[in-house]
Amino acid sequence: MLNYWLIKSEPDTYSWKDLENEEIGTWDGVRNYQARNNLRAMRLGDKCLFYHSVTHKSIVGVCEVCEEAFMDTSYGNENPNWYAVRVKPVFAFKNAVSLAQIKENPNLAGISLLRQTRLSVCPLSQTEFEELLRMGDNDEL
DNA sequence: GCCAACGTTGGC
DNA sequence: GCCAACGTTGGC
Repeated sequence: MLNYWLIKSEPDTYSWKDLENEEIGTWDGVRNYQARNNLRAMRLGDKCLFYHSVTHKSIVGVCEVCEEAFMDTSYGNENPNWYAVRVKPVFAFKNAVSLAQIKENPNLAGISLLRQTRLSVCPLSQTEFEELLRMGDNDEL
């Protein structure tokens, strides 16, 4: 059973373009237990929407989990508390979906992006995922 | 630049 | 175990 996620990054730090250039991106540096638990729940093939926070505030693409959680050594390898995953880009949104559009859409009233603004790795329902794809004028997966 | 919403730390 | 102080994230 496929699950859906939304992962945030400040584009000045790591952008969708950076992920496309790398082809496989390592999602590390998460230092929040709830976000970490979400990372650990990710399974191969799960789809993630890529959200540009702070300066852009828009969903810009879909990526896919290509390596499940492994120990995050980005702060040294002495701390077993933190995990990372790897993702690869699937496609860029035709039209980026802005935070304002998300707030305006009553079908997305319960989305965790709005309910827990500081959570950098959020779960999405399949309905929310599909609604966001539609808003970005994307073809079905 | 400011502020809301958390999360963490440390004193008691 | 409580709470004040502080730090971080992210929207406005």
